[in-house]
Amino acid sequence: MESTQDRIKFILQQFCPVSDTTVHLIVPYLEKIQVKDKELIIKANIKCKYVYFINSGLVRSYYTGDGKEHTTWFGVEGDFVTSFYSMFTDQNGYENIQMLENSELFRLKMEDFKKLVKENVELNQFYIKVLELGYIYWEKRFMLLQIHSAKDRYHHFMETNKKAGVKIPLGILASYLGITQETLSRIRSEY
Amino acid sequence: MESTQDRIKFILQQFCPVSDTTVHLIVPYLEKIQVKDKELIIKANIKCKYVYFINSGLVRSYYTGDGKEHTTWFGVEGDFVTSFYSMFTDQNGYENIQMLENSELFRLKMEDFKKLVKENVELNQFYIKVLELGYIYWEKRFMLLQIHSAKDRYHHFMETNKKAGVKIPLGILASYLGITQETLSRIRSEY
DNA sequence: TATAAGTTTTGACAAATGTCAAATAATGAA
DNA sequence: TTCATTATTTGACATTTGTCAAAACTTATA
Repeated sequence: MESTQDRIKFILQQFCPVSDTTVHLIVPYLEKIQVKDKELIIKANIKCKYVYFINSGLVRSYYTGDGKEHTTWFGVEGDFVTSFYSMFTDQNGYENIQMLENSELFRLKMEDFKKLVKENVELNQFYIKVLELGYIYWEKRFMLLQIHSAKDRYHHFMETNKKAGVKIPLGILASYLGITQETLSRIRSEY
Repeated sequence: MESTQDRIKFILQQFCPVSDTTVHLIVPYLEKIQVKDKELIIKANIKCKYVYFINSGLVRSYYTGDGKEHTTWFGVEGDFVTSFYSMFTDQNGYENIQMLENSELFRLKMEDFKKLVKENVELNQFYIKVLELGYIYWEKRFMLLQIHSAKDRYHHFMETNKKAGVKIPLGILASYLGITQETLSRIRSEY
């Protein structure tokens, strides 16, 4: 079983280089938690208190609009998770973050995370990298929705998310792709 | 006529507080340029060499997909402009940035901008703010496209972009909204 | 001003996707 | 295992938006 130290170093390194000094700096602030399938770690309409790193498991982010749930993102091992809008503005967020299976996470108080980002150059770089990747994520996602058909979007998702794709329930995947579950069911049955 | 100093200070302050020291630091790197209606300042498939601040005018960003132009963003006075993907990755960008009227811009070499962001805390904060606003921009834009009809998206745009909205040619606005110009023409004629 | 070039509107029809309702299938708890 | 619950599939039809072609309008310029 790997130490928190090693796991966090591994996770941070996926984003940008970090020294052991920086890892030592952040570790005391981390708390390891287990969360069960279907539970929420972040709820809409409240200020988000933590940022998380996924040690293992699968999560999704979704918001509610016209009575339906719209999935915006899936998180897997190594991903950084929080309500970005709430983090940026210190106001209530609009997304819920829910486990799609039993998962293990590291969490870190939002205020501590912000303090560390201000004080430590490498964590500042980490934060910038998270923002840059997030920017690209949404820009790509927008372009896919704008110019590709439902069928293309489905196949593109399954191509680029081979592992997670098969574990995600149809209704949730449909809401991620921006289509109804009936349409997704029909797309799947065409093959 | 205001000095470059004053204008840049005003523009930067729209994002976050900056001291005169920081303004003095950045000004020597800036070059003021005039660009004519329809000209491109950033072209797809090459590395983007500059970042820009719009002093006056109106610009759009677009990319080409399935033979059509897809407008992604409109920039007005005070906006920060560049090819974000190219800036993040140092690779070729995919967007073109074009004047929609004669405009005056400040430009700054990409390498100088990156150096300043590394060296100066306030400009680091400025860069983070640009990224945070960009993230929110795309997330919102995605959500609008995912859950609202063409008509709703049009009205929402005209509401939130009163000044720019009326200056934008129908075909370009349609491509921003993700619909054909025929559909936008019909939406407009309904009132 | 006349002409050409570009932009917007209109019409007829096609394609993609949504809606609602019901039938089936899968899953989990007693 | 069995029942209840939840998830998925299927069918019939409605709605939204796209496509293609032509007409009308606007703008710039020779």
